[in-house]
Amino acid sequence: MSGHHTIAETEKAVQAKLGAVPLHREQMAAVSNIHRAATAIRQHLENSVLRTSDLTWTGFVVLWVVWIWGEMETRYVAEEAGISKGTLTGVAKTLQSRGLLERLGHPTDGRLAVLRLTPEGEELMGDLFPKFNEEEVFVSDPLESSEAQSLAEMLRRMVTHLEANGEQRRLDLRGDTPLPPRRSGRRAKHG
Amino acid sequence: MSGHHTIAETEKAVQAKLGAVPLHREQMAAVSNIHRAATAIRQHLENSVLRTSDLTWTGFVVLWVVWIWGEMETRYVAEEAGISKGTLTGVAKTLQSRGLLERLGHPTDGRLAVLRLTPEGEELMGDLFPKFNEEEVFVSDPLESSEAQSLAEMLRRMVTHLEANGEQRRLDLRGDTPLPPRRSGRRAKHG
DNA sequence: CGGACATAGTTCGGAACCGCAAGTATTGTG
DNA sequence: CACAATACTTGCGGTTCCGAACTATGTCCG
Repeated sequence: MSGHHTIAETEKAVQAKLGAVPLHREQMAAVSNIHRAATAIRQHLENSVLRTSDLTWTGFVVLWVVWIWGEMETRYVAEEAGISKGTLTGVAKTLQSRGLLERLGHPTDGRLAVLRLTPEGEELMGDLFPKFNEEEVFVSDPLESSEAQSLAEMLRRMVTHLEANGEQRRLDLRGDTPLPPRRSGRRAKHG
Repeated sequence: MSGHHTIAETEKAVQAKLGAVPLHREQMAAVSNIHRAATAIRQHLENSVLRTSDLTWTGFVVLWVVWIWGEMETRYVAEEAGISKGTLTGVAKTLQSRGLLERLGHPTDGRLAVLRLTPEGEELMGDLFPKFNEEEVFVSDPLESSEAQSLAEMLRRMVTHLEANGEQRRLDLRGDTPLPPRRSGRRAKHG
């Protein structure tokens, strides 16, 4: 896992490369370290607790969300898990095929679908989550208890801010010009 | 972007679900907020600055790494970008096909390949990065300058810790039993 | 020299993933 | 009842992604 460049060296190289360009280094370091940390943590968890249960990261997150909230409508599951509805359909199918998750119709609104863990899923999470949490402790080892709290709190503020203002910001940014379509994706039926 | 549950509500639900189970909540909140923040930030950046240049997140990260370091051997690019070398082969191919990146053989060691931005790639990054940085400022808006520094520093400590001790930890965890193979992946040629 | 081992990169199988369009079904509304 | 809105699914085209197998190259050592 030890890399060619440490995170400190990278920041120094950025300094050198961008010496002339005026930019906001503190925010850059904060944001890029969030992603570095997220990637490193995810890889650690995938290759320790998750691999032994043959779960992908996304599969685990979906199970976790449903576990925490009990029954949950699919649209909210997708949102909480940070994936699109289309992706959720596929992931849920995979988890169903392994007997961990089940899909129920909504009793009063026929359009809705609700996800719930099966007993096997409940058992798996009851077994897995403590192990997962142990690794969260391991990766947080360099933080004092008060630091971990402060870290969580700052990140929470960022997420809240994005949820509140992100969409408007994106609208402002692109002004009149609509977003270009993606290179890929389904095409209209014809011309 | 506004969700069914706020991050605070989720933490409360976790508290309720796991009231009886002894676990380490501070570290759990810290780690899960890292991923929440990373996802939210990534989606914001993808749907603002990156979309307008038709770049994926990973494509941008690879360009960024090569941009910062100048010429770079592919193995280090993969590591810095946080992806596997197999993935890098494909991503680099995509970026090459768009004329942003070029691939050079190493003069003395025939096994090595080196990546470098094309002039078009340099120009794109020179144009794109300031915009990217502006959004980093936007997402960091709720943080004081000193907080952003402290956030970056704590995350840096976590990454360093994982780089130093992650592999050993994973070895200790699995003890004798080797990691099970993934469900997917290439199989041996026969039997 | 030559075989054993190590290292770097590519290929490939299977899955995840997005965004969008289109389709299905249901609910709400005038 | 027509019509719009909502929720989910399906399918498309493309990308990303991992990790094991494979290929090519370099190195070590007898």
